[in-house]
Amino acid sequence: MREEILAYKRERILQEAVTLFYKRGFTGTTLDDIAAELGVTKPFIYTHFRSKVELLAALCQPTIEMSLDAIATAAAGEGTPAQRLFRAMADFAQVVLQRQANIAIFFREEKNLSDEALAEINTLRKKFDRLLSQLLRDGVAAGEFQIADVNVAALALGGMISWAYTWHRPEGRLALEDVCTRLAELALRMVGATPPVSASV
Amino acid sequence: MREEILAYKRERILQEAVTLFYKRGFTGTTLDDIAAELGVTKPFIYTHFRSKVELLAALCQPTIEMSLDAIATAAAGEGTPAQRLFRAMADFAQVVLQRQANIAIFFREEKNLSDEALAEINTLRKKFDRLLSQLLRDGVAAGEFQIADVNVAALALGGMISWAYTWHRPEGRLALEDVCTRLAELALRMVGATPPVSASV
DNA sequence: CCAGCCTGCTACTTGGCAGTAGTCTTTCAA
DNA sequence: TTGAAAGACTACTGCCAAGTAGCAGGCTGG
Repeated sequence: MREEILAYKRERILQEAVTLFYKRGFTGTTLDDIAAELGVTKPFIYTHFRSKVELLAALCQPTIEMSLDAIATAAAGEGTPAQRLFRAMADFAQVVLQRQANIAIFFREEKNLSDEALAEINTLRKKFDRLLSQLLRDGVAAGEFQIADVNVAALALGGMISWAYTWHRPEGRLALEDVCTRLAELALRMVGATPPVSASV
Repeated sequence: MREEILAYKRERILQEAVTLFYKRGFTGTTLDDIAAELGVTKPFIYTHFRSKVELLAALCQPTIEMSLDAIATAAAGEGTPAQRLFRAMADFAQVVLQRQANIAIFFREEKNLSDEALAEINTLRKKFDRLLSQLLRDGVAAGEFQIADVNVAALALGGMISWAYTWHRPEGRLALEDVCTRLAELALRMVGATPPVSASV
């Protein structure tokens, strides 16, 4: 119970930090700003995070982990390579859009992370690329995909989805799920497969 | 001649600023750092740029203009929509990779730009999206492209190419031109057109 | 050879913000 | 009811970097 309250406070700090870092940037936001928004003072934050930089890492890392999980789960799942790629892209897109602010902050503020935190995250990103490339190779081997250069294709796919953090508006024309589906369809087309008409959700 | 020297000095400052902002980030770089690298002192920079923020804008804006030009020229050029799209994507990719550091700095440090500079750049970006969407619509009208949602497709294409600034290594496996060609091929596939086998350079 | 201007430098000021030392208050247990 | 401990606040420190005022030295035109 005590633990839970501690975790809750931590979570609230992170929420507010995400909002402000997203809106004004990491260096454009002071810890006093975050504290004020929460109705507390700066030392309060320091009882939960060692430094501003640690706060940054704490709001990037889990989101990158979620991205990796999305790809890993889909890649290891059921179905043909095309079905698995569709699932992987749609689920990854969902993480990107649901954690839009966290993703944006990570890509913008990478240079402000500590070397250790960045190294850990980069390990995750390498795994992400390897999994995606492998999935593409599986599809090529199965005769489902036509790809000139698997590595470039993996980077292009990853980029196409990641980029959505820059343009998606939650209150916009398309619902989040529709955007994910559309992007996954485009992804399949890119690798020379026809999108499954009635696949997944 | 006096003008030319002034322009040259300005250019050198920009070069060094790009290098350092790219490596250490905007706030992680001091004007003293840039001056030191050039073998001059901080007031020297202030005779050529009003402020650090103006320096940032001066190194972002022209690059965004080049991106827009690449798309605009290709879109208005000769050939079928598929040929023009191929050209547009390849040329845009070339700008992204040749000005990799400038592009990276712009996307990372957007929040540090002045409101005016950002507004100007955003106007350019809107034009970019409109041109690309229009080109896609032309292709659909001509029966060359199959696209479920033109706007999402335009954003996906733009993102796939833009993203290359995050992963391209000039000294890597593929030459810059090859990367551009590969990406343009993937782009055409994404919109349901077959890449021209022997198109452009 | 000299006057004055242009260019860049030395040597500041200033403000802002991360991080901290030490106090006060509130809560809970005995 | 009291004592102790946890948790949060007030009120700092110290540093760092943007931006500036005013000087010096060399080039140019007379």
